[in-house]
Amino acid sequence: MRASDRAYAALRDDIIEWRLRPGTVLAEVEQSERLGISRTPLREALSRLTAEGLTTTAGGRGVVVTDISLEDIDELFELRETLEGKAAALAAERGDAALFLQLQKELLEAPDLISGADPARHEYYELVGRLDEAIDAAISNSYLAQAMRSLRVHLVRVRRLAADDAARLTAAAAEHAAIAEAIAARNPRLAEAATTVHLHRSLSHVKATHTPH
Amino acid sequence: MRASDRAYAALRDDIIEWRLRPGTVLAEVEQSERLGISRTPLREALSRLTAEGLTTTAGGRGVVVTDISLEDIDELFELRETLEGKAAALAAERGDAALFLQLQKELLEAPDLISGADPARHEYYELVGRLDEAIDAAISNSYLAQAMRSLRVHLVRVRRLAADDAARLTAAAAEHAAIAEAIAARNPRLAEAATTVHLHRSLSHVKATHTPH
DNA sequence: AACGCCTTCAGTGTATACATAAATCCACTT
DNA sequence: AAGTGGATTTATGTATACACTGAAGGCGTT
Repeated sequence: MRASDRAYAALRDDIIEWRLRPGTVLAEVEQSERLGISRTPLREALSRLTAEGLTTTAGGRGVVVTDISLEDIDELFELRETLEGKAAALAAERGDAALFLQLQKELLEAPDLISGADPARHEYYELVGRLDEAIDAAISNSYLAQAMRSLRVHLVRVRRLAADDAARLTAAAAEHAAIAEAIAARNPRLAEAATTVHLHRSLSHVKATHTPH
Repeated sequence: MRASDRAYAALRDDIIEWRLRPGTVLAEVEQSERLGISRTPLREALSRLTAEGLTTTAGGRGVVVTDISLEDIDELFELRETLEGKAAALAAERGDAALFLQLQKELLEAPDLISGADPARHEYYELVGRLDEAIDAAISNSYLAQAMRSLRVHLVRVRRLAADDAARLTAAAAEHAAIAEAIAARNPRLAEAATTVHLHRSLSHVKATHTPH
């Protein structure tokens, strides 16, 4: 793997997991020494992070980790509702019904995963990720898929702000199942509505349990 | 200005204006010599272009200019309808009515600009650009604005495929005026509908006058 | 004592030299 | 004659040296 890829992945993880807090200045020499690479691949990594919006160039004085405020979360979910609502509707029109029926079935059994032994709920998040991927594939629109992918980076960062307790995850699983069911039923408007409901519940939960860092 | 910025702007223009055709391989040494800079800033420019989707890295054999097919245009307008429809609705909710009323007035007089002396219709495109900027500012959602900005790069590229004759531009100006009017009237659903109508007409025009390069 | 200018330093911006990997072409073998 | 393997060449990937800009601190002057 290329050094710039490793640097990008490492910095991206550090930012998403809040190990690098907003406002932190990422000096080139400092970070390149920390990651054990030279400045050239590090600069490429920083470029990619800045293009994604995780960092911003502070006018010739290095790049700083972007802040995420409560207003940002509102804006983020406003765009998310637009994109994912449309995506769910398109998936209902174009998707493979059998696949989403299977996903619905698994999501209805998700409470078993949530109450299971794994505290990180790895299997649960993997299942939700499979639903996202299935929708991405079903819409067959690379531009829309790309826009959603770039959004998800910021969303993971926000999710780390909220406490994902078992009760919320169980409810979320049911909401995801409803989305999958609507897509499998080839009902675009229902799929969009189910997505809207899910996102509003998610946003309410994030804002309710938001813990300032 | 930084050398990497100049290289980025030059390459971006070359791609958008179809001077660099899809499939063209942008070798680092070749392009850096052509632009009179070294490979380092050129690489940064290529990174940014690739992040925007104007180029793709061809696995160890340089980056190539991305192709735009007819299906891409459909996908592009599908996303555009989603984003700009939402943006128009939000602008109707949050925008400054007086500003959009003024823009509507100017747009209704746009036929004068189109039939004017300037064959490039510089004043007309500047006016449409002001409408875009006004909507961007009104929505007060940086993530949505960012998504639309990255989309517009590809749209300019598509526009160069179509013949923007006076008749179409006159009709487009009227459609833009209708959008501005709906926003000024603080009617979100009407603003979204007017945007949908305008985009469908634009798409039809592009596909009708599309000239394969 | 406060304000302004100059010097110094730190850090990014750029160029170039070197390493590495992949693709192509030629030769050899089957 | 065709396919495969290796060598060469060409391109990207990385490191480092140098240049330039911007800032901060100290010293001098008012």
